[in-house]
Order: sequence, then structure tokens, then C-alpha cells
Amino acid sequence: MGRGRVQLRRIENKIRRQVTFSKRRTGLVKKAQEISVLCDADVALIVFSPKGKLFEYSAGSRLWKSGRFHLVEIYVKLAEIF
Amino acid sequence: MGRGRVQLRRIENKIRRQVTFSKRRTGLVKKAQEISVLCDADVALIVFSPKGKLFEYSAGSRLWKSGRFHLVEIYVKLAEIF
DNA sequence: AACTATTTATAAGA
DNA sequence: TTCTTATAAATAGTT
Repeated sequence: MGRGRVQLRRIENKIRRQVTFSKRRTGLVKKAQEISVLCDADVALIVFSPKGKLFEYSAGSRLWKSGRFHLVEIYVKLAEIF
Repeated sequence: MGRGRVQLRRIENKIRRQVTFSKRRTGLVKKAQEISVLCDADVALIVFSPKGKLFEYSAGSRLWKSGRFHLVEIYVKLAEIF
């Protein structure tokens, strides 16, 4: 989307890669939120930047309101690895 | 996108909800794969249908090739809850 | 499942 | 990083 076609391979230019990451991360979270609301689905989304610093999530109501599941658990688990 | 604007709320019609779920799930996974490739990011995506039966994922190369982390672990953890 | 009109996301530029 | 704009991509409604 946008002014040029996307070549599906790693963006080598660091600045461009970071900008694209920022934009697409926002879009991905939005999409995750939309499907969870529209379709009554539960979604967990975890995104790590190349430096392993980023964490994002989106979830449907069931997972969260139940109080029985916390995405934080997954984060901690991943943090142990990175 | 498409022929009408999206109202961001639960689609009440069951058939339409399932069709939308199927279409958007495909799109979401594609987007997750794209950001992981383009931006060298690791992504974990878990989607449950309203019946709790579905599971999808997408991940960047690091998480998978390292051999140190398996998304299956998260699945098992979630399966215990549902 | 395929089509296609239209909306939405976003690449590049400012 | 935020805004704008041209255009690619996703998708809602339809067949």
C-alpha cells in the first residue's frame, strides 16, 4: 500500500525499517482490535522490535474480563529468553 | 475497506461474522508475516474464534530459528485455561 | 470461492 | 515523529 509496491524482504535501510515498523505495528494492533470486536474473537499479539525491546498486545473481551489469563505471563516468559 | 464502512462493533449476524472472521484472520496473519520479514521483527499472534477453537500464529525468524522458544508453549498454557 | 467497488492502510515526501 | 497525499492492498457486499 502506498506509493510503491512492497517487496517482501528485509528493509536494509535502518531508518526506513524503523519508520515502517512503527507504522505497521500501529496498523497491526488496530486490525487485531477490529477483528476482536467485530467477530467476538480473542486475540493476543506480541511484537518484538529487532532489539527485542517492544511489546504490544491486543485482546478481545473474553480473555481479559475473565480475569483468568494475563498476557503479562507470556511477556515474562519471553523476557527470560531474550 | 470494501463496499461499506465498517461499524466497529460486534457483527450480530452469525454467518456474516464468520465470513468476516475468516477474511480478516487471513489478512491479519499476512500483515504479521509482512512486518516480521520487512522489519526483522518477531511476532506471535494468537487468535481464538468465539468458540475458542482457533489458533493462528506468525513469527519472525529469530524466535523460530533460535530453537529456544516455541509458541506451542503458549498454546498449551492457553489450552489449560480454556 | 470469485469478483469488484470502495474503503483503508501505508510508502514516500514534507 | 506527525501530517499529507498518491496509490497499493484489503475487504464488504455481491454473485
